[in-house]
Amino acid sequence: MEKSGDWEQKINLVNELTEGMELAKQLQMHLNVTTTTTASSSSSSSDETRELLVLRILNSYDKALSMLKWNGSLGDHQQTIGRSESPRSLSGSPHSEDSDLEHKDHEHKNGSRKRKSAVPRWTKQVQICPGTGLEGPLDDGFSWRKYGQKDILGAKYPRGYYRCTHRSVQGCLATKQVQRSDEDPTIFEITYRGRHTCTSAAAASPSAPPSSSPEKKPPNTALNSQLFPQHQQQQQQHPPENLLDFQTGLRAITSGLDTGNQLSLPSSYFSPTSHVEAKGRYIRSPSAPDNNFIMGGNILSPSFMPPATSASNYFPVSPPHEMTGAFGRNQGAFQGMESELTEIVSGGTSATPSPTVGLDFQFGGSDQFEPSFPFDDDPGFF
DNA sequence: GCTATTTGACCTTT
DNA sequence: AAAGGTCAAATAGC
Repeated sequence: MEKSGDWEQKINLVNELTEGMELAKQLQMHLNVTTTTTASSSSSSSDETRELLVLRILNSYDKALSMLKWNGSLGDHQQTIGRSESPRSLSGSPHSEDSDLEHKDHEHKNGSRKRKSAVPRWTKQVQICPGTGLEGPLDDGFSWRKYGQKDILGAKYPRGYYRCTHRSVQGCLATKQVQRSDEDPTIFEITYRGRHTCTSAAAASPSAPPSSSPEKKPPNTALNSQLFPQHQQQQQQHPPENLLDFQTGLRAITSGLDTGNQLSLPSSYFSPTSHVEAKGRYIRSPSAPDNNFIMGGNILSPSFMPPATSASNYFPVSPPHEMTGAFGRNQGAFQGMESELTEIVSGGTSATPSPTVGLDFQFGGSDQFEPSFPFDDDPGFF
C-alpha cells in the first residue's frame, strides 16, 4: 500500500501539521502580546492578524485531515455524530433533496461506498438565559424560511422546520430543525442538515454588525415566533443587542456529536442578521439577500471567518469544496483548539469570531471528507 | 399588496 | 402502521 504517492502524502501531511503548529504558536504569541499590552493599542490590527492566523491554522489542519482521509481510510471512518437524540429518520419528503440523496446512498449502496455527499447533520443545544431577556434566540446568521411545524411524539413542544431562504434561488439545501427541550424549556435543540451553498452567506456572518448590515432586518424569525411568539417583535427590533446577549447569556452546546465533542456555538448562531423567511420558495426571492452564509452553514457554525474579511476572501464562495475543506472538519481535528474557540464563542469577547467552521464539504462527489464532522449523516456506515 | 406564519394533508422512512 | 418531514393553501401582520 505504500506507494511513492503515499509517502509524499505523508510528507505533505507532516508539513501541514507542522505549519499548523507554527501558526498556532504565532497565534499564541499574538494573544499573549495583546493581552499583556494594553488593549487600547493596535487591537484592531492584532485582531485581524489573529483571525488570519486562526484561519490559516484551520486551513492547515483541514488539509492535513483531508490528506489523511484520502490517504487512508477512505472508507473507514465515519462519524456518527449527528444523530443525537433523535434517531428518527431524517428522512425527507418528496422533495427532500438532501435526504433523498443521502439516504439512498447509504442505504442502497451498502458498504462498498461511502455515502456520497451525504448531508451533514449535527445537533446543537442552545440554552437561553432567561435573565438576559433574549429568549428567542436562534439566529445563526443564515436566512431561514420556516416550512413546517410538527408535534413530535413524546415531545412537549412542536418541532419547527426551516430551510435556507435561498433554496429556490441558489439551490441551497441547508435545513434545520428546532426543537425546544421539554425538560428544560430554556434549551433548544437545533439540528442542522446540509450545507449552505448559497453565496450570500458571507453577509450573514456573525461578524456583521447590525450597523453594517442595515440592509434589511429580519422581519421576524420564525423560530422566535414559533417558540416565543411574544418575543417575536422584540427580536427583530434589537438585533444588535441580541448579539451581545447571545454571547453573554446564551450558551450553546453541541450535542449532536456523539463523539462528545463540544463545539461552541458560534455567536453567529444568534446573529442578528439571520432571519427566517417564509414562503420564499416559490416566490422567487430575488432579493434574498440577506445573509446566508456560505456553505458552511451546516457546519457548525456559520462563520469562522474574520469579520473584516468576508468569507469570500478566504474561500471561494461558489465552490463548496474549497471551503469545505477548509474548516470543515473542525472538530475532530481541532480539538485542541476547541477550547479556544469555545471561549471565543461563549465568551464572546474578542472579536467576534466568526467561525466558519463548518464548511462542509460536500462536494459532490466526494464525500469522503465528512468524517470529521460533527454531523454525521449517516449511520449507515457502521 | 406583499411577505411571513400557521396549519392540515400528503409523502417518505423506519 | 406509526412517526417524521415537507408541501401548499389559508390567514395575519406590516
